Amino acid sequence: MTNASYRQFCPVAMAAEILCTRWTVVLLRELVAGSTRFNELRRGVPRMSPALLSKRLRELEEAGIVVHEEREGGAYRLTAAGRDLQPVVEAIGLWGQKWVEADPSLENLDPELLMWDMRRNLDTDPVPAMRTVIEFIYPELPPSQRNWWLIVEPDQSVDLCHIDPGFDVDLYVTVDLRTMTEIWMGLRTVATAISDGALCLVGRTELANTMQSWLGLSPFAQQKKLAT
Amino acid sequence: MTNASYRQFCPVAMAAEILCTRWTVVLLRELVAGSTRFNELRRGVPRMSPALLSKRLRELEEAGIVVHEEREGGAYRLTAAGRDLQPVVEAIGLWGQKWVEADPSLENLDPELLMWDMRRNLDTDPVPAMRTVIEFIYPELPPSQRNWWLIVEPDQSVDLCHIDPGFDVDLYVTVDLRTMTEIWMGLRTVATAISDGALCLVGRTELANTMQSWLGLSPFAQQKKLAT
DNA sequence: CGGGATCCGTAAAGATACTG
DNA sequence: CAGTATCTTTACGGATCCCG
Repeated sequence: MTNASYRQFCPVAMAAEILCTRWTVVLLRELVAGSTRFNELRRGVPRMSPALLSKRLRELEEAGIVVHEEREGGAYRLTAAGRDLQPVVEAIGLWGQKWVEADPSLENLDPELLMWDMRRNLDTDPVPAMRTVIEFIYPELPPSQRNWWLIVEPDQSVDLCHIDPGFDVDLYVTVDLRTMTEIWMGLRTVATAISDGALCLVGRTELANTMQSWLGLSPFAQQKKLAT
Repeated sequence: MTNASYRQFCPVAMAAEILCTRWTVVLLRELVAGSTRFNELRRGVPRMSPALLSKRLRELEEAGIVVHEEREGGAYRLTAAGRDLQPVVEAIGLWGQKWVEADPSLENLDPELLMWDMRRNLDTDPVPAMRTVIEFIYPELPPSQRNWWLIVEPDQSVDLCHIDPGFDVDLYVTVDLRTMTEIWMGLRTVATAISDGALCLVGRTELANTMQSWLGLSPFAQQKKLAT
């Protein structure tokens, strides 16, 4: 953004100068969702160049939105002002879910981004209190992106692997990436995908039957699409 | 912004692609506030080039946020999707009021922008039901920007002139532009500005005494500043 | 592997001027 | 009033490389 800025005293313009530069809001979504490390943030915005990510983080620090800790491996943490951006990110996401046509963006699928988001939002409450392994298989993808394992540990922490961790698998989920993304976004349900033959579950019955509940959806999945 | 876009299926990214390009949110503030004509919008974003304004309006039309009416002199009107951006603009403005340091932006004052906003938000309820003329005088400004008249008509409509309309003046407000802008933004009150000697009211007593109430402030003036 | 910096070609924005 | 046209400046994207 030009440093010359909007030169307006209105609070909307003052905030937009900081927030409405390229990639900034998407980056803030990652920070609000809890990512703190440089490479963790990179996973959330894989198409952003590291140079620009570094620059944006410095700008956010200068604006008082994040602090870059010297210790602890250089984590980027939101300040109070940064945490207070959650309603802004939510309002933007809610509007997007409501009004932006999904089809074009569903041509930009990314299994890593999707699995990462699923890992982050997975609800461990309906999952048994023992190690539970769920393997996702996207048959149409190249081998390097085809298989993903979500592992719920007894302590309720969730891990994501894309190489076989070697554990017994409790549930196999075979699905195409677009269908799984649509379910994640709330545009489709597990049940309808199964009855359409787009999703196939093999493994422990109680896990399969409760998938819609433990599968944490996008934070915006509740909002119905209104765009024509 | 680049047509290549963020390439993410997340609603935040989908919305940010449309909303978070340079000037777009500031322009949306004007549209949400009710401006519809090209040159009316220009007054609200005076530092935006007409070429870019035209381009952004086309983009907003393509995104389904405004419609450009062929009749009625080419007004730009918000669609349902556009009106639904009000919470987004409000969230951004609220955050800006709360967390962005005001001082730097108070070096970019603009009397026309301020008077235009005051005209738009003036509360006619406390004003007598007869034509009322209030003259603002900014002594430090060059003659072409020094004098402004707000005229409340008996039908409660409000006009703004910057050439003398010739009516009798009911209240003279002599003030420096920074003080008046601070009052408008809620950073100061009429009473404290008067006692500081920064604001001088001459004219009908009841109008002077009720200035804080009929002077519609910025929609964000209620929110206290928290930035350190 | 985390955390960047550098260089260069392209794409967007700013500043003016001008027109139907 | 409602925009275009043109030229210059700035920002961004992508690749590569560096360092602890």
